Amino acid sequence: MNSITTHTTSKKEAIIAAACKLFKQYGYAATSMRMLANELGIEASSIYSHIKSKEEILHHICFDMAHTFFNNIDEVLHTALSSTDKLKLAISTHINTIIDNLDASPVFFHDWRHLNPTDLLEFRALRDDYEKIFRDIIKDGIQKSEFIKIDTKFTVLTLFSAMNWIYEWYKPEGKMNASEIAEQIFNVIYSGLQNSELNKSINN
Amino acid sequence: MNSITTHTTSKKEAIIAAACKLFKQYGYAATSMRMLANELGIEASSIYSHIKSKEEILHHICFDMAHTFFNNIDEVLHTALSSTDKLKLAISTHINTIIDNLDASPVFFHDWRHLNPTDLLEFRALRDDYEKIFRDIIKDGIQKSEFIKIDTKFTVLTLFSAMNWIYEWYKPEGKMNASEIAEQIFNVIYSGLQNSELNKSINN
DNA sequence: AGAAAAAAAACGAACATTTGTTAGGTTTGA
DNA sequence: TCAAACCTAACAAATGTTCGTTTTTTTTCT
Repeated sequence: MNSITTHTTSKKEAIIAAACKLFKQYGYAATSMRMLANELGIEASSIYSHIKSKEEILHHICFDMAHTFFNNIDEVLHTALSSTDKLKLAISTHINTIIDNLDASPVFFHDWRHLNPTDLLEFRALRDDYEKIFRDIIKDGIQKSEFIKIDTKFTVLTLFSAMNWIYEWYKPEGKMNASEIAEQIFNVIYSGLQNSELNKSINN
Repeated sequence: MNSITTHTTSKKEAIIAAACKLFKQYGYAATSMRMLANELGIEASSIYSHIKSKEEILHHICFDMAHTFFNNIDEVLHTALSSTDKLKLAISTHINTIIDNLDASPVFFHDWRHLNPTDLLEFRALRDDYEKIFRDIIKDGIQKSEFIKIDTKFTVLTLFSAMNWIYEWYKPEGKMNASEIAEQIFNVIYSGLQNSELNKSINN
């Protein structure tokens, strides 16, 4: 055997990790079981000693990632912070989750489409629940007058767009780390580009 | 013949339009030529009377869309507006381009990955050039003190994330139209969520 | 106008590959 | 010695595409 893998990670986990990497690169549909086998240094049929089907791999990646998101955000909810700080923390938590799972994230954000109809329904429901957490934080903030009265749903959509695109360009060796990105995104969403000083002097 | 199509649209255009619709739904890799043929009410082999290969279709969609983006943004550049207004106009133009091409957009934003290496290089270069237009608008705005001194590259990335995600949730029959979305996105990017009045009284 | 000729579009059948997956046998490691 | 892991071989179906033919449409000629 040519195993360099530690024995703490099972072969099944290794398969899923390799699948993440390939799905990220080529997409679920364009990744064949033989490509995956090649990545693992085994034959395609050998994969089936560990998993039931190609779709099971996709299922694992999508739902494991979903649960990771929920587990991580859960800690944020049980804190007694202002809405502003809670939003700030939620953003940084979400971004950390993405960056800690850079290979799984693209699959989670795109390839979930290829889940079977039943799983797809469940997956969508989870996503909605998760987004609701952010909507509620913002709603609270509006109620407490920490935030202006904006369209909550739209704002969350925009926030998620900004956050969920990170995996597309983030490079661990780049100049920004996770918390810097979180801070910047929070600033854009919270303060915007506007130079208030200038506008004050113009408007008054 | 069962043609209801007007004679202003060629069959090739009809093929590309149908392909957009399917690529949007299933992705490029998971859409077969037979599915496409079925959508058009012809046989798979008949498609090849009009196009050379499956990839030619993808090429068309991606590059036509790219040129549409450039053509539309070009008008914005030749205006004498403040950076703020120019950014506002650029955002609304970009969003209009997406919404006017709701089927092609998802392909443009995702399936370009499946272009051949040469086309891929060209496509990436076009994207960079286009993003540079937005970076320059923001750079100008910073220089003119209309905007605060933020990381230009990062801000444009965030702006594009927000704009380019629209096709995912936008429904023509929904309550927001293109210009309302543009206005909202501009507001988030420009002003943020912050309730300045409240913060002023707190901070002072 | 209407027949004949040319061109374009669509067809059915087939192709070589590739797909996900199974069956059954062999190797490996505890 | 037993079970897990891997192998080779094969499968049925699906893939993009080509071929030669037929049908349909357009153009040309009388």
